[in-house]
Amino acid sequence: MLLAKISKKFTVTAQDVATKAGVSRAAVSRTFTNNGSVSKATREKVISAADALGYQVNFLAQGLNRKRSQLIGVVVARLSDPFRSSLLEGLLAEIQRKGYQALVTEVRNPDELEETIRRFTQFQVSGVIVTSGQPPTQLVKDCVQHNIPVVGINRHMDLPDVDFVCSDNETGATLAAEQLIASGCKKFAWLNYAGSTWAGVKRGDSFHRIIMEKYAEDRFALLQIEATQDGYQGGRSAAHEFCRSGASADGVFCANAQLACGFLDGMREHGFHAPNDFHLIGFDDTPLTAQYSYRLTTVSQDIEETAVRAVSCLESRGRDANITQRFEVVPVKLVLRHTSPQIREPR
Amino acid sequence: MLLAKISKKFTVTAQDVATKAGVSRAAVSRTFTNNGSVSKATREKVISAADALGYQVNFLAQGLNRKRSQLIGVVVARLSDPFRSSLLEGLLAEIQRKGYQALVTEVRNPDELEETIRRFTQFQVSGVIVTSGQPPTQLVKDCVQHNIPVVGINRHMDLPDVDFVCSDNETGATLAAEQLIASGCKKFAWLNYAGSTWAGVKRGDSFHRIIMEKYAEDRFALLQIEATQDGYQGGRSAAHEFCRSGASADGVFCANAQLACGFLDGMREHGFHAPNDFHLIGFDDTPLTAQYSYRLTTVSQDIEETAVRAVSCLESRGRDANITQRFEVVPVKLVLRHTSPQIREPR
DNA sequence: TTAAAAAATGAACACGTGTTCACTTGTTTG
DNA sequence: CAAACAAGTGAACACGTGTTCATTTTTTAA
Repeated sequence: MLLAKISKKFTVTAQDVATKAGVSRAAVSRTFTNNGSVSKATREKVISAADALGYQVNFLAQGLNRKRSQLIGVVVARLSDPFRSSLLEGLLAEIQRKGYQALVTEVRNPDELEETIRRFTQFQVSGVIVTSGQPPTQLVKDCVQHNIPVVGINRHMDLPDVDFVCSDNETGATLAAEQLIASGCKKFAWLNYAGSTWAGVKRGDSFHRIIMEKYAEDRFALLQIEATQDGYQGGRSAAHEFCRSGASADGVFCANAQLACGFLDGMREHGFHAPNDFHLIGFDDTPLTAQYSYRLTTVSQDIEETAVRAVSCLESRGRDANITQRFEVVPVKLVLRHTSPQIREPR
Repeated sequence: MLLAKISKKFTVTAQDVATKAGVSRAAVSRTFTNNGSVSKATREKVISAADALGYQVNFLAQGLNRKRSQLIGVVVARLSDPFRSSLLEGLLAEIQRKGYQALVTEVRNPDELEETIRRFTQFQVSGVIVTSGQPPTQLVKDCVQHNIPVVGINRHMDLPDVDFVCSDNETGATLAAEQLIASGCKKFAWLNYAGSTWAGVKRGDSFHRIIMEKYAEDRFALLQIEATQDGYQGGRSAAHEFCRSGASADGVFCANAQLACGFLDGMREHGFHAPNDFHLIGFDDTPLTAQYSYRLTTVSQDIEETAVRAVSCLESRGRDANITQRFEVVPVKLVLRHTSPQIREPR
């Protein structure tokens, strides 16, 4: 009878630990949250009792009480894009390192995002990281109202109280432009997906500005190529279209690495190779870009640093919801590879 | 004063809805869980009141009460590998489709896995999906003891009560072998990472068996190449080593797509190209393999089906923990591309 | 040694939900 | 029409934790 009762108990609760240690349940709670004050003696009794019983605190109950779980909601999209998955990898690492757990949701079309964030609030998450999707203004407002910090990555959302971390698109584009100019390119092209992200547009604007500063006299120095689709296939089709149109360029800058690799392959199909026939620079330093078949010169984003700052934003706003909006710009660097190689010393 | 009290309430609870609708709180609970019996009239009153107040159930409280949250823990590793991230993408889609939420953890070294699964149990997850990492026997036992279903993907764990979903490695390897044989290859090679996964070993064994059945007389028909590292770079280095050794092969099968792409590039660096100089088949149909620079013939795993079955395993075992162990084998198919093209009609 | 201050402790409440168990109301059957 | 029955309802308990608030014990100061 007694045995049955014991074996029926799956979960060992704080009360069990308290009874075994001969103290009150409050003492157990205090020991593990190191919040209140506990004498060294009782702390040790509690810990050894907890070890013996294999006690582990119930996060659901804890979250219910604190009105805040140690979950962080992460919104991602299109994980098949290597940069996205690398970013997620970095975020996961940082989230775990800080003792949180990641609640990951992939959102395919924007209207799913509403439901998604709603579910995040239902789990009382400590924060939300949005890496994609159009800013769902109303829902983000809900989060703010619920005191749930929100941070956007590589994506500006025009809301106060929402922090924002992005790579230094301006400098990245500038580095690319200067590299192409210094390599002796004369006719430039900017390739982007028509329905591009905010970050992509920023990169294009900066590239445009730099080129125009140097080549103000030549109205045809810069060509805009619009891909009808994002990703590798979008870049490849754009190259086909480009060749078919009879246009030419010797210095090409792409909004992201997938587009760039696709463009490179598309040009190859027409017999044009980098760096002999043109120079090419991408954005996002994914594993793919380093592979022998591409060896793409590219602007490298510092994913690790981005993740660190994003989580840091959530934490600081979690402590004080009224701090001023943060706008973090993460440095980038240019990685020189085969498609736009190191410039030789002037003779 | 009253105003202050109202604005202080962030969360709207079931009690608020009940008061507004003029019913008891139990009625509210019953309406949303459609568990007990509620009259049509009160149900409507409750729903309209809930809508007006913007009520949403607190998952933490719900989980605490039910002793089970609608979370599913997912263990992943090395998301930078395109196949891994594609798999995660598929899992996320299915998990969300079924109304769960994914608690994702990336584990880098095996001993982290213990801590990870412990945290899963602390969140009272409805199930755990393990896509990587060595089987943490003790912890999985803990899950079983806590009535938490566990399923492994492409990874056998030698435990009763743990279900298991994997692609049909045998058929995949057979298809590859038959394709190479039918293409007229005579000297075969099998490339795998030395510390390969269980699935990789299975593929190699089957490939070996098929080749040996056909070429029993020739002891040198099959060559084993061991990569000292997994992934693209592993494959590339293996190709360099292979060329340097002076060995030769005209039909190569690789344990995964990353190895295959690396091997392909490595061979290119030495002037050998597929399909002219040798035929090459990989495993895992990642986006990368379809790209123009590789166009790799490969055994394609059905990620969607894998995800569906994995979640299905969790659900059925969640209903009845004592069902017999499931061992699901998901069909694969051979996708013919450039590195081992379609065989021409015999003349 | 005594008074005052500090630290430790346990009882009790709160968090928001699901569900049992009596109880009331409405419906069918003999 | 009465009796048997089904369906709907609300009070109360349980889930496992954090934290306040008196109360007791220990330490420090005089």
